Amino acid sequence: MRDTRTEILEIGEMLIRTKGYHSFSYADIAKTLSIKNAAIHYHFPGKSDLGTTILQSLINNVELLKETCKEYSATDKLLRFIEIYDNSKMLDRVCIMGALSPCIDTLPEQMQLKLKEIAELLLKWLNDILQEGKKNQEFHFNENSIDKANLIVSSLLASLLLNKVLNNGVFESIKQSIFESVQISK
Amino acid sequence: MRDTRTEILEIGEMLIRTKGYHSFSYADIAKTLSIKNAAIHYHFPGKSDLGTTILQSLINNVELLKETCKEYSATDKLLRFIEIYDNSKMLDRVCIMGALSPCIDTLPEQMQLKLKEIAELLLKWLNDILQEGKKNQEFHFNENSIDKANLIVSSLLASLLLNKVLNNGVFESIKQSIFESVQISK
DNA sequence: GTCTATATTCCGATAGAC
DNA sequence: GTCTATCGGAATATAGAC
Repeated sequence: MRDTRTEILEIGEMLIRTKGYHSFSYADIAKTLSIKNAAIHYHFPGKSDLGTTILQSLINNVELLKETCKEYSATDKLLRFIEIYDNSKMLDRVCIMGALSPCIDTLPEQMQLKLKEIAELLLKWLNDILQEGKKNQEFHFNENSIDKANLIVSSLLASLLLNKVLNNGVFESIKQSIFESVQISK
Repeated sequence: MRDTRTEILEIGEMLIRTKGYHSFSYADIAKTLSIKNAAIHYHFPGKSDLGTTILQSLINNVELLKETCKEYSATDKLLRFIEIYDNSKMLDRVCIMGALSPCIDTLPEQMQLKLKEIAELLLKWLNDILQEGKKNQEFHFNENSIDKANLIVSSLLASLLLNKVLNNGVFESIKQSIFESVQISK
């Protein structure tokens, strides 16, 4: 049997990214794990503790991925970056920014701060990737890299949302646009 | 004094687009209007009736705007299209797609359908604008217009979300990218 | 059309036994 | 670490008076 605390975190993350923070309850998690409501409160006294821990674990994942990619080419780094959203789509989830940004004002303060941290972390990492790729001629584009990073993150984020609503090929279409916009062939 | 029903609709829309559908209650609206909870139930028996009516009114607004722009150049149509998001940003709101897409599975069925309708309406209109502009040489781009419409809607939508989280200049940056990507100078 | 009053359900949370 | 039991609060909603 797996560690209950870890399972709670994973189910909580799934619920946030499929239903949203305010649309899931401890009861949802309890039912899935066939335990009682109160057992979850033992691991995470308040819902905001659970939410904050989930966000921190997502931050850790990105930091880890960054570390893993350290020696990759800029192109491969970009591919791994986009994979974050690929994986979301496969699991039929939106990314954490897409899930929580719209209602950030309604979140516990700790969660608001962690969400900002994630946004900054992703944008900064992507900006670094773009600058590296431009410098060593892997990528070719004229805009400044911050604007480009904004555009790429925005379009990836929103394509998961649109895909959820329309179930059309928007995510694949966006991915293709991104590759073309930095002029790598795939 | 203004029509109560209309005021409820406007406040409801504001609340959905600043807090999200599940984070506002009839009590919020009642407080703002200094009336009682039950008075709102008179106008909209259920929250889903209110939500559905709000979405329908947004559809009507877009149809109306489309009609208004009928004789405009493609460039001016595009500017008016982007103004939808400009206005959202000024009011510190996200667009309705940004607000509701992440939790579409948790919405009443009627609202889910209306949200899909809005997404299709906006994408189709923008696609028409892009095709017209390309045909008469106002715009210059190589991608197919559907992919481009997807990219533009996605990036506008998400830039409002990112802007809310980071309060950086991402929305203006995205707008500039859009103009450049169809090669009009402003 | 708006009010008071109330019913119901659900959610987050805690106390205390095992 | 999980359970039962229970509380307080909030949200959706309805009945009936004015």
